[in-house]
Amino acid sequence: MTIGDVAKACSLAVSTVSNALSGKPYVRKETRRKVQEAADRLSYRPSAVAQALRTSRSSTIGVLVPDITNPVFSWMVRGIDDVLFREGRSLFVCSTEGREDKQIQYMHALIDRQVDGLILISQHTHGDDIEAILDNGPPFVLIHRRRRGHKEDYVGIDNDAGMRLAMNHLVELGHRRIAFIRGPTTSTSVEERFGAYRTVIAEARLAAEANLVFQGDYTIEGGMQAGKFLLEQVPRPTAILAANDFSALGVIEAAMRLGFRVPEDVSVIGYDDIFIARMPQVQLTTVYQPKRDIGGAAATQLLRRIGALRRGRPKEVIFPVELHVRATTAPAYSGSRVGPWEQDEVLVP
Amino acid sequence: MTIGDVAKACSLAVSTVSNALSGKPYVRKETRRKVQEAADRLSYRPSAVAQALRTSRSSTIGVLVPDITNPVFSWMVRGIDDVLFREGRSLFVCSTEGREDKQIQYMHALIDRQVDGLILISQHTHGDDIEAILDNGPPFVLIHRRRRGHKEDYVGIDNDAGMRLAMNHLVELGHRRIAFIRGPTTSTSVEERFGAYRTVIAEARLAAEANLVFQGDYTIEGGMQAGKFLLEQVPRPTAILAANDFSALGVIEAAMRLGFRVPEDVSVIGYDDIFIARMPQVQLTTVYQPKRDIGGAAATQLLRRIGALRRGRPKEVIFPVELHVRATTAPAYSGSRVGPWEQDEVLVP
DNA sequence: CTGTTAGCGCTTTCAT
DNA sequence: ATGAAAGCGCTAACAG
Repeated sequence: MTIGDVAKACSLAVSTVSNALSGKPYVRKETRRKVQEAADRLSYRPSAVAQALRTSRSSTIGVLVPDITNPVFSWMVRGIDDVLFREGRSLFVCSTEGREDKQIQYMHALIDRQVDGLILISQHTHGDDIEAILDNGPPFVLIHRRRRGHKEDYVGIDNDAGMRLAMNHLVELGHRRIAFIRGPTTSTSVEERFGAYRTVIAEARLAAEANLVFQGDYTIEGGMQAGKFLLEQVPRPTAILAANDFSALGVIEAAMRLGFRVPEDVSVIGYDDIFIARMPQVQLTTVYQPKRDIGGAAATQLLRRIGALRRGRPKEVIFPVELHVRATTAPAYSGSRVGPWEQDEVLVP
Repeated sequence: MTIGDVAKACSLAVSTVSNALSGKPYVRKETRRKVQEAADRLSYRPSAVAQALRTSRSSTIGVLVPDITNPVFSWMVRGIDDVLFREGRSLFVCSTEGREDKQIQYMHALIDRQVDGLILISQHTHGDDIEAILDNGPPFVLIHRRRRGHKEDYVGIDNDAGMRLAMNHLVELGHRRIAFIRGPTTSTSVEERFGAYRTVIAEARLAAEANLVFQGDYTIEGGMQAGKFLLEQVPRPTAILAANDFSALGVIEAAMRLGFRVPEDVSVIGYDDIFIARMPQVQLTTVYQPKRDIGGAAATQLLRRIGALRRGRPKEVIFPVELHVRATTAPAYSGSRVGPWEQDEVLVP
């Protein structure tokens, strides 16, 4: 079924059929009807591949995520899909596992397929290969990881405020030895969060020791290792702040295995507020970020960039965060408080 | 950067460049080297779109999932990606939310883009539109939902055995009033699970009442509604079996809100064994299925189908299941047993 | 072994 | 308002 078949079926030129189908204004009403009818009857569908070759636009978007099985990212993808589906666009979703080689290979594959744009969620933004691709490829929007020294479209959250909220909460509960589990790589987001941690440590004159910082990998398993390491320190931290919820969940698991109670023996705070955090059995105190909205905002901005303002000035969207206080934080050495879970106590900056 | 530029750069015909780059055996070694060198220097990459138009193969695969934020499906996608990435193929992942219209729209979009094959995870397989697409489209592999009356490539699990394992476990614990939360639509998997439930009910002469079956939608929220409904029945079921883990998690949340203890007041069993189920705070007894392997098997079979044996006879892969007994099941009216979580007790058929 | 040529299915001038 | 023709970038006959 090609456009030629339709043309034949209604004895018109292919160009006329093309014009009719793509809604050109100067096609006679009667002709358009005839074409439409024939196309429907033959259940003709234009080849998106041929269209892409001809127009060098594919109505396709590429999305790179570090790990599709992590709810943070799958909810962002959902937000992207929300807005792109309405526009009749399709998504290539690629899970890079944080590996730079895989990211590069996928970026090439996507661009070879003429994607109209790219959304990079927490991906590598530096290195010759990646920068070359970015600079010569289609429009893109970055989520949660900027490229240093570049002003480009970016969607993220107020990492600093989120960390301060979390830290202040702990300080108010009397914690002085607060450990931190950072992310796996040096990225702008990780730096912002880590920076805020250190700032508050300094400001509030809290314990500042190298052994109070551990590098995780954003997985539950990594969080367990981190938790084991941190909880075996002497003296032991009374609170552990994790750079994401998976790490925090791992810490809690490690704590339980080691016989510590959360929050009586150690307070734990996560970051992201994935749905697991609000389960009644879990009730993880964590910093909330609007994952679905973040995805939606990135998609909207990308659409804008693909369309009219290809060369507008870059736009940064920074979403505010909230601290959702649940049941994994309590006064230092309290042995008491268990938070309510009927309703979160929400702290905003 | 087109193949023409490369040809010019090394004063050869485009066809020779094409042959050299695609590894045709009859290209002179020296020529191949020269071409390769020029291509590298110009950092030439062939247009996948042009290749697809010409060869009508795109080295892309379309994957349809009901909900990308559900770990069951994202882990299957991961398994698919494991095997497809190695082959240099890209994945279109589409989240259909169980909506038939969205599924149809995505299937069309995918086929318009010349995907070489489709993997349908728990998708609609009936209805004129969908059957027409299936019958005229590219090769496909079905996961967890067959098309009735057709022998086609299928990857699934032994639903019947899983349900029997779960039911027998409950019967052995002395439960006689066992409720069931079924899936949202009538699909072969749902029917298999529901069928096994009813069979055991009959075989063991357990309570068989319409109000002991509730239709969920595979979400936590749906599970909560189901749990609320079921736990308000008089007499109350002593155990609730859910068709998936999300539903079971919702039941537990509902139970807690209503003041029931799990498993003392009511036992709960899930299905899938998502990673949440094994968290120490959750310890959900559930039927395990190898999600990643299932995805991998589907991808492997699709590759086979795309390659040599386009017309081989259909292959069905049925993975065995295991019951992972954790802490949400206990003897009826026991008020006692709390399962161990250091090590699952694994029951196999 | 290398080059010439004919499309793949579509859109887009440019004539008519 | 419609049609003829060129060409997007590539591969596969086929000729040499």
